[in-house]
Amino acid sequence: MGDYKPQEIEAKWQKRWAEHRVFETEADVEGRQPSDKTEEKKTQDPPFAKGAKGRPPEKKPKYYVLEMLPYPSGTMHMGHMRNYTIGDVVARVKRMRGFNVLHPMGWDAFGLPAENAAIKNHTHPRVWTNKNIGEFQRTLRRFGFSYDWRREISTCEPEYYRWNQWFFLRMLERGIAYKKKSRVNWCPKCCTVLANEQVVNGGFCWRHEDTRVEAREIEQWFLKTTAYSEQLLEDLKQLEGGWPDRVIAMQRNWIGKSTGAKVLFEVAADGAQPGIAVSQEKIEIFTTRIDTIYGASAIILAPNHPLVARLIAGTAGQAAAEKKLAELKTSSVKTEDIATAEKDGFFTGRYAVNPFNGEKVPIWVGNFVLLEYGTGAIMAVPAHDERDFEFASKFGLPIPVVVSKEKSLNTEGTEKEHRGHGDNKPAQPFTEYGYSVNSGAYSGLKSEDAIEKMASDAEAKGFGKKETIFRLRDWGISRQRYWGTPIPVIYCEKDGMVPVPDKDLPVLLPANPKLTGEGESPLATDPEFVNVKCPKCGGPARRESDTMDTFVDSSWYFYRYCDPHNDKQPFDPAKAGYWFPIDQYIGGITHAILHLLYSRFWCKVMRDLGLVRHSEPIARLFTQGMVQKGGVAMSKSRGNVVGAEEMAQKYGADTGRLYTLFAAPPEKDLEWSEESIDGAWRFLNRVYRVVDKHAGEVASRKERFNAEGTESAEFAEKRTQDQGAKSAPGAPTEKERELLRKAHQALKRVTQDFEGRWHFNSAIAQIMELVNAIYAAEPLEEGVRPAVQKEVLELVTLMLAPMTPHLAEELWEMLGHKDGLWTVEWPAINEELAKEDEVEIPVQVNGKLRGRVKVAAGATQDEVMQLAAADAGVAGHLNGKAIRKVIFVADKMLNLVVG
RNA sequence: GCCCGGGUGGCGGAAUGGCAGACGCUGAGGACUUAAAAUCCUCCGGGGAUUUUUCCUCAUGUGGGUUCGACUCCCACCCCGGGCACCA
Repeated sequence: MGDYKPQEIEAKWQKRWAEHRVFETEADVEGRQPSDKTEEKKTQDPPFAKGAKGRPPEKKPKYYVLEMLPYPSGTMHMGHMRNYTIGDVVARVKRMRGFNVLHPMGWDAFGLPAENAAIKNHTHPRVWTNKNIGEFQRTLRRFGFSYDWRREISTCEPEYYRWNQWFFLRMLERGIAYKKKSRVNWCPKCCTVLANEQVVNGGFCWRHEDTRVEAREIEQWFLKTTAYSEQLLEDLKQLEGGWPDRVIAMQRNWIGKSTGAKVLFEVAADGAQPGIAVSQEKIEIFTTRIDTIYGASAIILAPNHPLVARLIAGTAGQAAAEKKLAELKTSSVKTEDIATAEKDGFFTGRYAVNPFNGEKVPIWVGNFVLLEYGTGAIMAVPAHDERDFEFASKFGLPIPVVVSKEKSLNTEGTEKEHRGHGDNKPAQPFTEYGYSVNSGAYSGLKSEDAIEKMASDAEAKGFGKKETIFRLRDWGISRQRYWGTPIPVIYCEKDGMVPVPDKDLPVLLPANPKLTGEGESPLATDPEFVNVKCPKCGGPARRESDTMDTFVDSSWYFYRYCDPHNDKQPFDPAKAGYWFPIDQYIGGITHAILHLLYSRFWCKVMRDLGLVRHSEPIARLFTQGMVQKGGVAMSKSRGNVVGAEEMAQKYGADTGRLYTLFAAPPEKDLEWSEESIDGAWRFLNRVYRVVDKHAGEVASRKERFNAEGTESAEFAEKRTQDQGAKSAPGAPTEKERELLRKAHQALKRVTQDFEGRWHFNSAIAQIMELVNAIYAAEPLEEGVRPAVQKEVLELVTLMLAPMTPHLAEELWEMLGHKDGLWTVEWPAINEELAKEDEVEIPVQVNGKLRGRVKVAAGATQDEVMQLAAADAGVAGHLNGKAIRKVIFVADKMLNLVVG
C-alpha cells in the first residue's frame, strides 16, 4: 500500500503524454492530416477505443477551445490557473467524447511593462520577456494543461509581427488605416508621450508625480473601426445565447448607436451687433428629439467647436467671451470628473434661426457639449432634457413646454406658457414621449409620429436629414514606444508617405535600442532605423517611428494558431476555415470590451480581404470569475498573490485544479481559502486509498478472485448462502445494485454538468458522494464483489479524468489497465442501472409536508394515495376533511388539498 | 441616471416550479494511538414541545402577487458588485 504522491505521479504522466503526443491536433483540414509527422504518429499512437473517439481524425468533428493568451509578466498566480483549468477540462472532455480538439497557447509578448522593466534594469525588453515566458511555460506544463505546444506563438517574434504589418498595409490600401491629428498625454519633464496607464492620480506623470500631464495634438495612425459600426452592432445578434448577456450589453453600449436627425440652424445676419456678415454661416446640430424643436431656447456649441472664434469675433463682449472660452477649454482636460462638473458656459452674442418657426434663438457655448460626439453642437430644449434644464435654470433661459404627457384638446398654450416664464416654469424636465403641444402644425401628434414627420419635412425642405450616429470612435493604434510592431511606412521628401513593399517585410525592430523613458520615441532616435531610402524613388526618406498598440497582436492571434509556421501568409484560409469559429473562448471580463471588439472588427476586415468567410470569430464566450484573497483580486501590488508554482509544490497540480473547480461555479468570483484546499487534498487522498486498497485485495486473494476481480463460483455460492440470498451466484446483490445505481446516477449528472452548465462544483460533489458510498459499502466481504467495485472505481476515475488528469491516469493504471486513459472514451450512461427501484414520496397536505411514503418506482396515484391515507402524520392533518383536489407527480410528490 | 449581475446556515456553495441547506470547510464529540499527526465514525439554521424517539413552527434581502405548491415565475422596493455616463 502506497501513499498518494502527486509530485511523482504528475511528473510521470506528463512525460508519458509528451511521449505519446496525446494533445497534438490530429487534422488541420477536413479529410487531411497535418503533412508533418503523420507517419510517426501512426506508429506511436495506441489503438483507438471504439466509437467516436476511435474514428480516423478526418472523420471527427472539430472543436476549438481557447483561453485568452497571457501577458507574461512576473509569475503565474491561481487566477491564471483557474482560467486555464476551466479550458483544460473542456478540452479533455471534448477529446474523450471523440472531437478533434485544438487547444493552443501563446504569449502576448509586446507591451509597456517589458519596456519599463528594461529601463529600470538596464537590459533589453526581450530578455525580460523571454525569461517570463520561460517561467510561464514551465508553470503551465507543471499543471498538465493539454496544449498542443507545436502551435505556441509569441507576438514579439518577427515571424508573428510581420503579419501585423502585412494586415496594416492591406488596411492602408483600403483606406481603413489612416493618419490624423489626435490628442496624446504629454509629460513636460520626460518630454515624451505617456500611455494612459502612465497617467496616474487623475492626471499626473507616473515618474514625476508632481507634474501634470498635458494634452498635445500630434499626428497618429488610426484604424477605421467606425466603418464597421453598423455591422459590429448588428452581428451581436449572432452572438446571443453564445456570449454572456452582459458582454453583449457592454459591446452594444460601447458602439452606442443613436438614431435621430441633423438640423441646420442659420446664424442670423442681424445679430446683437450689426455689421459682421456671418449670415452664410450655418450650425449643424444633432438631436434624437427633433419633435421638441419648437421648445429650443438656445443653440449650444462645444468650447472647441471651430465656429466659436468666428462667432464671438466683433461682438460687444468679445474680450470677456474669449477669456471665458479659454477657461472652459482648459478646465475640460480631466476626463474623470467631467460627468459631475457643474454646467458652465457663456452667450456668444449671436443668434441662430430656428428653421421650423423662424424664431431667433441665442447661441451659447457650453462645457457639457462634446465636440467628438454628434456635430459638437446641440439645440437646448430645457423643458425636455435634464442637462438643458440645468443649464437654462442656471443662466435664466426660457423653458418652453412642447411635449405633454396627456393628449390635451388645447394644444396651443398661452404666450406666457409657451415662453416658460414665471409661474408656468416647469419644476422638472419631462423627458419621456407624449404628445406635441405648442408646436405649430405638429401639435397633437404623438412624439414618435412627430419625430418621423418633422424629420421628413426638414429633409424635404433641405435644412435637415435623418441620421444615425455612433459613439464608437476609430481605433488609435500609434504608440511612441519601442516594444511593439513597427508601423511599415516611409516618408519621402518627394513621394510623401510610401508604404513599405510586402517584399521588405518584416520591418524589424532595431536590436539595441536606447531606452531612457525620456525624450522622443525610442525608434525615432535610432538613425539606422529611421534613415532609409524611399522604396519608390530611392531618395532620402525617413521611416515611421511609431509602433502599434498591442491590442493589434491579440486581435487575430487565434487565427495564427491554425497555421503557426506559415511564412507565405498570416494563415492558410483552408485551415482557418476548418477550425473557425472558435467553439469556446474563455477569459476574464476585463477584456469584455476592447479586446473582443477589436477581434470582431479584425475578423470583418479579414472577411472583406477574402481570408475568411465568417463574420464573427468567436461562437461562444465564457467569462470566468476572479480569484480573490481578502475580498480583492490577486495582484502583486496588493501582495495577496498565491503563486501557482507554490501551490503545485505544496499540494500538487491536481489538488490545485480540483480546488479551483470545486470552490465556486466558474463564472463567480472565488475567495481563496487555505482550509478548503485541504478538503480537496483530502478527497484525492481518499480516492487514491480506496483504489489502492482494491488493487491490494485483488492481488492478495488470487484463490478467491481471478485477475478481473470476478469471484470464483465456489466462493460466490458460499457468500450467497451466508447472506441467505435467493438469487443466483452471478446476480448482483442488493448492495451492489445500490452502488451501481449511485455510480450511474452520478455519471448522468456529471455528464450534464460538463456538457451543459459547467457546474464543475456540483459535478465534483456528485463524485464525492459516490466515493462516500463506496466507503460505506466496505468491506468487500459484505456483499460487494471486486469486479463490481472495480467497475464503480473505473467510473470515478473516468469522471475525474478531465479535472485531475494525472491522478486519474495513475488510478487507471492501478486498476490494471495497460493503455493510457487518453485512449478511453467518456463512459456511456446506463439508464437501466441508474433507475431507482423504490422511491420515497413526500406527501403534502395543502402544500405543507406532512409525511413520506415508500413505494416502488412508477407507483400509480391510487397506490400512493392508499399508503398516504394510512400515514399517521398525514391522517392527522386530513382530520376527516373532504379532499378537494389531488396533485400527483409520479415518483416526485403527492399533494392533497382539503378545504 | 442607464444597462448587466447578485443577495440562501459560522463560511464556500447545492436545489430552474415539487422534501431548502447536497457536497465541502470550520466547529463539537467519539474511535484508533504512550502521545501527536493522519485516518474513520457521529452531530452541527433559529425557536418551541417531547426528552433515547419524534413532532410543531419560523426561515432563502424586504413587501405584495400568481400557483395545490415559489430560493425558483411576476410587480415594487432595499442593499452589494460590475460596466457605461453631461452621448444630445
